[in-house]
Amino acid sequence: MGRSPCCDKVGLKKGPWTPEEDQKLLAYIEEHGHGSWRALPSKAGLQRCGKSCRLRWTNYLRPDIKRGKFSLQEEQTIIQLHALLGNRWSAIATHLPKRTDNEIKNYWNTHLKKRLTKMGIDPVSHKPKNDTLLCTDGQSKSVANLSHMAQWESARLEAEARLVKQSKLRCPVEKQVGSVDASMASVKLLATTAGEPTRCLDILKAWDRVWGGKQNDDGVNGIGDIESPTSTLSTTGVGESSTNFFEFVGGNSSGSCDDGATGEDGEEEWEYKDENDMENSIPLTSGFSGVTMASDNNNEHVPGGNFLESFTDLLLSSSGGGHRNLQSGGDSGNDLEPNGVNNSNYYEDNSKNYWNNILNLVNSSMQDPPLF
DNA sequence: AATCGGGCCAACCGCTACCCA
DNA sequence: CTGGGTAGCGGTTGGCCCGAT
Repeated sequence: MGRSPCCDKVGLKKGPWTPEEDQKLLAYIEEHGHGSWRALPSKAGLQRCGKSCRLRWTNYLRPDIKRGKFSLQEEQTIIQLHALLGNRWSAIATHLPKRTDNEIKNYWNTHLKKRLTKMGIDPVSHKPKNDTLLCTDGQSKSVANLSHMAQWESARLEAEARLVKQSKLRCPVEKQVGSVDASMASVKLLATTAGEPTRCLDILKAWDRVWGGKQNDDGVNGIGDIESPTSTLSTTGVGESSTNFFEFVGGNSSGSCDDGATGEDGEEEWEYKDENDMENSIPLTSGFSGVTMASDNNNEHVPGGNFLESFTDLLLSSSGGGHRNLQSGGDSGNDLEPNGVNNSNYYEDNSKNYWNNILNLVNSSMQDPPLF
């Protein structure tokens, strides 16, 4: 675990890179690849440490970098992934292939964090700052479940990011221009070798089902505390008589979710079950795209495309002059949103939609790894 | 025109995970 | 198994830019 000696050596240049240095580095890497960063500077005739060269390459000179303003979609992606992954910028960057972790980090710190704060959302927890609005019995439980599941999905995304990195390492520099292949490869790798391919994704789908189903139960949370997928996936209702759980019911002979990973029409192996209503087990299909899966659900909860719009509106309205003060109820002090929706419902819906959209994002990223 | 202050971003620093002998 | 070397990550900083005064 020794510390890297790095840039303290005398004679090594620090600070901004000159065009000449860029040219040298670029030319060298184009011809030889970077190989060992430590050895690179001397070979390339640069008075820099390897670390500095690597940074300059990965953050600036790499040919597959998209520069300039972030699109709204990219912003949403960052926010959503940050909600799942936290400050794991490199993991987030793997889902925005043409953006660097440094760029994303900077953009988050200078723009998005402030914007969320303005909106009354805690940029760390991604919850409304006035959390009490959400903490009405079943709600708080559901939020806890949400967080728990988010942790699982977070772990999965991290693993995926790691695989992307590994597959990138195996590719020569000139073949990295589109990290699409790498992402695809990683997903398949994940599906075929990890042994626990897309279960978390399924859990998220089920999660959506839970959110949707919950509303049909007179405010009673439709699910108890959800255990992690590997902890037998059973859930024990807290203070409730019913027990709902996810069950791995098998399917593909390989046991892997190859198709699930790519979002094709393969059959998933997970079912959402209600112990008290075993006949109404709900198969979790992979074709989820914002459509509720529950048979007894009257489709009033339809995340997906709708949310993109509402979320976008929210972002735009908060970043622009027409920003509403969500926390205090706005300039009029009125608890009602313009459309007459009660603020607590407003928060609830937004919170649900917020997380549902993360679900959709993850889902779509599995179907179409390259977002941009 | 000069000064000030805030925003932004490239680059650095320090830590840690990983690899390999 | 251990320890040294390296790459990569996330946090932080320094300096440039630009708008306000």
